[in-house]
Amino acid sequence: MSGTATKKPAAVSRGRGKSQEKRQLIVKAASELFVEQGYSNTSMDTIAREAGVSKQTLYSHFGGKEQLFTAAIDSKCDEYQLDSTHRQDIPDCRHYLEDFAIHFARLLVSEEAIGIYRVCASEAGRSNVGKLFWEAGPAKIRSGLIDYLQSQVEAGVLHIEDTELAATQLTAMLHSKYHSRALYGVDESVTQEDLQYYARSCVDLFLRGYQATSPG
Amino acid sequence: MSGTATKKPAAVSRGRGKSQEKRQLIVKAASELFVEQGYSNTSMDTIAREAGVSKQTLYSHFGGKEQLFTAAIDSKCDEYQLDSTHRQDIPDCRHYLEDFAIHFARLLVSEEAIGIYRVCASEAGRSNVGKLFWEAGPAKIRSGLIDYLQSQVEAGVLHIEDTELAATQLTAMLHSKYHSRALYGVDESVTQEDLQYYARSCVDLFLRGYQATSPG
DNA sequence: ACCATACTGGACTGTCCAGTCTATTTTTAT
DNA sequence: ATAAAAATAGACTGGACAGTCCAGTATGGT
Repeated sequence: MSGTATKKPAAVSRGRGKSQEKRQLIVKAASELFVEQGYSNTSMDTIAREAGVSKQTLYSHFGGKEQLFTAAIDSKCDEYQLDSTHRQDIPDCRHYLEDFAIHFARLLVSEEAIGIYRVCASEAGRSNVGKLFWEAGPAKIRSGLIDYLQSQVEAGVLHIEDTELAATQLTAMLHSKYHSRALYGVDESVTQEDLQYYARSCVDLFLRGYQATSPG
Repeated sequence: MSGTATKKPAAVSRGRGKSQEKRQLIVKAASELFVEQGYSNTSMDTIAREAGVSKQTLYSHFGGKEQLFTAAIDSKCDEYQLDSTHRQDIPDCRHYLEDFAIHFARLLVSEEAIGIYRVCASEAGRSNVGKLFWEAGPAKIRSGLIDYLQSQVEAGVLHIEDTELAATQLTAMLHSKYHSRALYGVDESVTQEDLQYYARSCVDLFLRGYQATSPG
């Protein structure tokens, strides 16, 4: 029942195979703890206890704390991914962008995203998690947006010389104000209405700058 | 010779007064180390050694690690402050904003700012440094910009309903892309030209959205 | 049945570090 | 000068933690 994923019978494979179930328990506990408390403040003992697993198992599955950390962030990035899908079936450009903007902004202010962001920021200087996170999360969303903008340019709806730059501008606007404020611990209360209003304003500014002048 | 600053002869005052010189040495060493290596990775011993001062002196001047940390970030905020001055003598709105944008963007990508940002981000959940930093740095710059925008609205140059929101949009655009990339450790190489080009593009988008339609 | 491997629990090592204690030195008022 | 007060240097304490070791147990392949 439990053994969902299979093992890799590489060479001789005797004895038990490492339990993927345990592995997942570890990664789950680790990612939660790392994201909540940061790298330094999370001990291997705590992770083991929380995962309901012995410490040795941690070291057997992952080499050490750093590798476990990488695996944990990696898994968080996978989750992140799932949320980044947004519909292709909105014909109107403004509506599409507003939908994108609201979802993106909402994602950014979530406790979880802020936690991931924080831990990545604090470790970015000492490991490659920052890059890892960037490429697994923000970069994908960004490139999706670039593709969309490009299609709208070709359809004559938008007039943008540099779609990469434009995508940067839009996503950057959505990052702040909520993101940095939540990051700094200022102004905790962000209502859904605030967020929507701000997101729409950004799309509005964006379109005032980049919408092709209608042939009227 | 050395005793530059004076003491505070509060009540009876005999014996030595606490050396302000030492205090500054400590704060300087501490803030550099904290910003470079983060809170957890910086030990009191290291700070003492780097400051050329005994550990006990640290504890005499500041109560403990947390208080020293607060003082250190505080001092960094003071430095930050100095750079945020920008000229009042630029009459043209576009030029003023471009000047502001370029300086602000340049500040954000500096090693130092990134370091401060990182350490604040990682500690924001556990102390009030985040708020401290926000209020001493970004908030001041932001409110200066709001004032300027307001004055331009009143002069009929700009047409903005919500200047706070507009200020957020502009500063947010300038935050990224370089800021988050540098934060994540991606794309280290940012030339001055890139930066200027991006900053100008943001001002351009901003003005396309908010410049009052010229009465021509 | 047999063996290889995984897991458990806990003890243990070495290191690092925040904070304290103490003996000493420096400063200042008398 | 002299003594009180304050500051200093560095050894010391107690605790936390990454990583290891080990003896015993569980589980799967052959």
